[in-house]
Amino acid sequence: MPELPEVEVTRQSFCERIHGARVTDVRLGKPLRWPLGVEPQRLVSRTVGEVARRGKYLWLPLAGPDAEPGGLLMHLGMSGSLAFSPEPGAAGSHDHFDLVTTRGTLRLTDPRRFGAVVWSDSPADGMAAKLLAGLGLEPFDPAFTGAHLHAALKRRRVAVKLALLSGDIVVGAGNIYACEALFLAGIDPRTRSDRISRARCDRLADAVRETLARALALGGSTLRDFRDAHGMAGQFQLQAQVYGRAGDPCQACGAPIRRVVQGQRSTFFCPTCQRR
DNA sequence: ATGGGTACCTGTCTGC
DNA sequence: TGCAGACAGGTACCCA
Repeated sequence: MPELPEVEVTRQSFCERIHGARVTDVRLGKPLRWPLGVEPQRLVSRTVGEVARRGKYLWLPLAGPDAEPGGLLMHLGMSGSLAFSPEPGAAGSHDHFDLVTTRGTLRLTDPRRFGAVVWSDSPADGMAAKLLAGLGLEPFDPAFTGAHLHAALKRRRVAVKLALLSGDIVVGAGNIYACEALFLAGIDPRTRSDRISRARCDRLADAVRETLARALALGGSTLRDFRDAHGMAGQFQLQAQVYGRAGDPCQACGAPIRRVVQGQRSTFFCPTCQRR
């Protein structure tokens, strides 16, 4: 489900409300992608710090009573969402993690259980470090430029869409936003990454930033069930130009949008507006 | 190192 | 209505 905009919208929707809360209980449901990596009871009495995001991961700092470091690295996988509420009600069959605090309960709901909640002493340690290692630049990092993108794409021979999705060049664009950014840049998603000119990389870097920024401003995309931690749906999907629109006329030129499969995932593009 | 494929798990939708 | 099959917003891991 969630790409960078949805994860960031989620972060913003509960970060301030949970900041400074003290953990009073932890409840686990079915297993997620990895074990929590700590006795749940060891989280009790810890204090929640400022929630941070790296790529599609969230880092929830949990300082011990004597300022012992530590925190939870969370990922929403394909179908996860976080809700923060004073009275969450009984856990349903898809609720797999509750962090109960003095301000309310942070609950992870994840039907497919590709998501994760993992303890580490710091983002630079243990499992968190392993998962965060090798992530590419943040799209809003000033270092993410056309020049950087060009240099990175030159080193690969995969289709440019797969290079964007891989997350080791730039993070945050998943299947929806990779398709949309390539449309905005006018680049055929099947183009070999090492054959894209510097000028087109400039446009693509801009397009990735613009696509993600616009989605963020609209509260993300809600295709079936995405909600932020207040329960609000996103609106970006209403503005998608190509994603999920196979057969529809391109809004720019009228040609039918095509769907192809790359890396076992659907890619949508306009065969006229997007060139190799 | 790179690229390609598989695996994880459940729900929803489509077509017969 | 039932059932099989395709498909879904992600990514770690294995193998060539």
